[in-house]
Amino acid sequence: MQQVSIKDIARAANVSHPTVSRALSHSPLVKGETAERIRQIAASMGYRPSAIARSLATKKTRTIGVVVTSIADPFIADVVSGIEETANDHGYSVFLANSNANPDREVKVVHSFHERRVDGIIVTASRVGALYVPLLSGLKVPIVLINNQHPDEPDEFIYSVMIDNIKASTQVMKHLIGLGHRRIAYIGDQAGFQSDTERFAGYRQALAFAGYPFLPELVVHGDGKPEGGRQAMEKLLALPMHPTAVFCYNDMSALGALRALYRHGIKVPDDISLVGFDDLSIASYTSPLLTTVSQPKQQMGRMAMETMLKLLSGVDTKANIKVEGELIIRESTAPPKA
Amino acid sequence: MQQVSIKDIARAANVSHPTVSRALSHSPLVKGETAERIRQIAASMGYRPSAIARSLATKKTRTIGVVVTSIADPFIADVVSGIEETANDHGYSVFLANSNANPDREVKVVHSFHERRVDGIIVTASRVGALYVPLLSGLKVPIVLINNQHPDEPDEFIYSVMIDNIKASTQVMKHLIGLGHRRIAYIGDQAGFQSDTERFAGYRQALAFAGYPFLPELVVHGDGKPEGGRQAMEKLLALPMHPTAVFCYNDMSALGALRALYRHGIKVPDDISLVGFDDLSIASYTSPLLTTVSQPKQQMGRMAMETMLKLLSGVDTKANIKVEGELIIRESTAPPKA
DNA sequence: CAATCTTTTGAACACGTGTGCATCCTCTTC
DNA sequence: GAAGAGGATGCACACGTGTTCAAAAGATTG
Repeated sequence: MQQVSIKDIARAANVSHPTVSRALSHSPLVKGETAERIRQIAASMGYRPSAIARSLATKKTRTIGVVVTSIADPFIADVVSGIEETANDHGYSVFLANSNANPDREVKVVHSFHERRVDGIIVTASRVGALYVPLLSGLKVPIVLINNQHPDEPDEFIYSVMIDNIKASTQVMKHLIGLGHRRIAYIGDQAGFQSDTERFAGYRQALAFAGYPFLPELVVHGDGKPEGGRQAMEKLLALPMHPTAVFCYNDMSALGALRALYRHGIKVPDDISLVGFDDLSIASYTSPLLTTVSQPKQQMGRMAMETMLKLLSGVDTKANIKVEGELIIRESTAPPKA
Repeated sequence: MQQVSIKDIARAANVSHPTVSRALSHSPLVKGETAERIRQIAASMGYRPSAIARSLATKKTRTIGVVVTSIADPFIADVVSGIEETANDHGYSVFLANSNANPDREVKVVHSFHERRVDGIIVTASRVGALYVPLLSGLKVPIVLINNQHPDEPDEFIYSVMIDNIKASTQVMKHLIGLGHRRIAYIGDQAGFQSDTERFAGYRQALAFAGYPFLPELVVHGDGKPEGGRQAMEKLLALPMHPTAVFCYNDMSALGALRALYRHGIKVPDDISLVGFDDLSIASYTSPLLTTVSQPKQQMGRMAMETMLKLLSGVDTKANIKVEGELIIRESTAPPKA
């Protein structure tokens, strides 16, 4: 268990420990010849510098905290994968913490990150509580939000990477309207989630633009997961007049909706068209294949981490990065029945 | 950015910093009255102890490293979720690292964990390279493997949590054989993965037990992901005589297989029965619903972390924990056509 | 009241690394 | 050959916490 330290190396090389420190960091202050000798001794002793001690001395931990609502959410897992990859490539390590959308846990996580002295924090949560952001920004550490812009006044520490929800959602609607649909339903997430609000806004805008009426009974709310999507679809199917197309807040909801339709013997897309959002990998393995909006999930994670790296190195960068979604037309959408 | 330290508190409370240290850790050595006063001052100053400095002094980081092949794999994400939850509950933080099954990255990750002086390492990888384990155990830190037993001689530092693959796979086969199937195919993962080898062993054992012949042409290999499953199923469908049932190494493979069957207009389960493994959440949202083996994924993560906690506190514990899978019969299996 | 014991506190050091400054050595230059 | 310049190295300290040991203060006993 006893690790070799630079002092051990210093003793073995017959020099002082600062010289070892400098040799290992390739400082020009130490003679090339002895530096090389020291490096060889260090390697032969299997030396690994202590990031702990280094952090204490330099006040940088090369560590970032990543808070997610749940890593079991496939969308989030993809984003985190992009974050981790980029972080690792630049010598950073990531602390992962699930909040489970539980306020107590959120507070606990922030304290934990604070005590560990992370250099920055990336948040991927469907909802960022009003109380949460002040708590985070109290750490005086750069923060990057993914798919959640900071609601209040611009804060010098808070940055974001998000998809252009309104644009993407408008595209979805144009596609459905272009196919001839008029009675288009929207299955949303729980109220108060920014991405839901924006996608819904795109839905309404497109309806208005096409001159179609907005029918409140065609808007129902799920929970962003299959079960909620299934229940929401059941409500729609209980209506005296079914919609001819359904736009779901995300693929998970669409999955549940698909299930409900299947049980009722309603054919997709013959009887009802269905659209999701996210392009999870499952979307290309449902029957029928799901028409959806592709978000560059891993890339968004990478961009968030790259933004973080810029912030940490003092390079200035765009505060709010918007990426575009891409409509992926598969098999779950078709013209309505005549 | 300048954090408050115990010295700042000491100055404010007019005591020495060791007294503050003791007061905050509720040491009986300091007078209750002054301890209370110090704690109040600390709270009012928003003090958060530096885990860095504490780690340096105590030589424990209360940190564990988690290596996964890819966090984007839904099975792994569930396991990690269980690990993280338990870790967090006990004041531990987790470093997450993806290896992408890339040897270079694996080495890099181990070095990174070493330098960060993690207290322990949990590995969730479908494959643990022969070279990898010695590298890991070189850190002299407890290691817990999930669904991957250490192949070589027992190592005092290496523990594992895994599902009883042979038993589960035998159950699957009994189910299929009980339905009347004889031509049962197996879609495996890439060669050399322990869980694949074991599930395949169960497949053969059950065939032998039933007195049915083992037909090598009915065994094909995918990659554990949908695309590999699809291709494997295509190979099976190219055979002069189709199998009547297909047992897939995991749900992801089954998803791809399902897709291939759908494209060929082959009905599941009417024409061919299909079984997966893992019970990913999607398995209950495919059409038809997938018959599969449920692994207690989150619980396995929790058990791995609990084992780790015991190892770290010196409590001795079982070296190899086996959990049981549960056959979940849904809609994708039925008797073969007469 | 003195001596002893107990409680409470502070001084000093350790953990492993990085860095400003002083020192020593070597080489150059007049 | 002496003075100065410059390169190489070591000393001392800092980072924030925990811990051992000694000292001081207070309590107890004869």
